[in-house]
Amino acid sequence: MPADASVTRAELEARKRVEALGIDVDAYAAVSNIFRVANAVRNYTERNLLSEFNLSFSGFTVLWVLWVWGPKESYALAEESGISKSTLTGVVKTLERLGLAARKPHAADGRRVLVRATRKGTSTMRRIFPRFNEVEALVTRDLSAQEKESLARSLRIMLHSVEG
Amino acid sequence: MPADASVTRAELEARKRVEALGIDVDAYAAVSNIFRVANAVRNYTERNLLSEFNLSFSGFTVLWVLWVWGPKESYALAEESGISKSTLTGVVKTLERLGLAARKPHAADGRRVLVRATRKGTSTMRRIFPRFNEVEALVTRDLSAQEKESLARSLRIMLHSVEG
DNA sequence: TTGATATCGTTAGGTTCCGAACGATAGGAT
DNA sequence: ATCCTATCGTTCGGAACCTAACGATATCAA
Repeated sequence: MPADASVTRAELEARKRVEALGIDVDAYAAVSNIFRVANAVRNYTERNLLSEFNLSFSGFTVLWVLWVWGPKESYALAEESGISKSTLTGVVKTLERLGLAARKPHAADGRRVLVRATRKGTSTMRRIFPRFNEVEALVTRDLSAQEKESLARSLRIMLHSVEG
Repeated sequence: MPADASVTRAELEARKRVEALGIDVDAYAAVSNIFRVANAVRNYTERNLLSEFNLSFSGFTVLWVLWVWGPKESYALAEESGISKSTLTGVVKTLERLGLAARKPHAADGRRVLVRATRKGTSTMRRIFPRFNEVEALVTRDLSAQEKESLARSLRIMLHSVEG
């Protein structure tokens, strides 16, 4: 029995509404479903996993970046985490309060700040990430390996189009 | 010349970090790229289109839902827009201030409230949506029709898995 | 050395966002 | 008629989020 991939009622309503406007329906379907899935997975993860660690999705993302890349300057950390540098200031404050990250001044440049994950931050990520990946596996469980790869490939192409 | 779909350096770093943890790399790649694209498109749209109308992405989404579905009760409107009902209260207040939406009490149930798009809200959506769709077309310009359909199909399957 | 310009992170101000708690209303049960 | 319980939308407190402006530091020219 194939997995249910039927077009939702919301999508059908939307198509009726815009079909006379010369709309690129394929583009609409692709993009709107990206937002739907991102929203759903984000909310699911915050409620069922991250709340246990008092982490927001952004806090998790920032800590993840630090874990993967090691200490990073604020601007680059914000960029990689997909938030503004002013938002990063607040998120890092929260991570510091939780004892998961720390700031240290740049050796040669008084303007810059290096942010790093603490030992507690690192050990926390080691605990969280496998469970986060379980969620990723859960939400993609009805896709074949080939479908997952194709999906990731299409998304990388889109990323290139929107960021380039 | 094919579009650039190479795995980003960030992805490679991440894989190195987690490869010894028994991680489902395909699931990780698919999900993480969904977040990346959603974030990028959201930011791009807010800066280059919605700011012109003093609309946040959520404000746009709520107005879009009202345009597509017609008047809706708060709870259903929040659900369909992917935000909590307390957030919806604030967003609808903003839309009311902009003259784009209006509240009216439910005829038979004193607890409920119906939210509807005003004439100005409707005409605003007719102006915004084609331009929003241009962005959707832009970010998917390097995908074939078949790839767009396949992408949307995979995302619908994921939605079914996470929401079901 | 001084001054102009650029680039850091933070702060200020305001909106969005959530969960939890709250008042108000509804819809039974007894 | 009066509880009890469920279900609305709103409010509350705090975090996240943005842009713009700001102070501090760096860089380079004159």
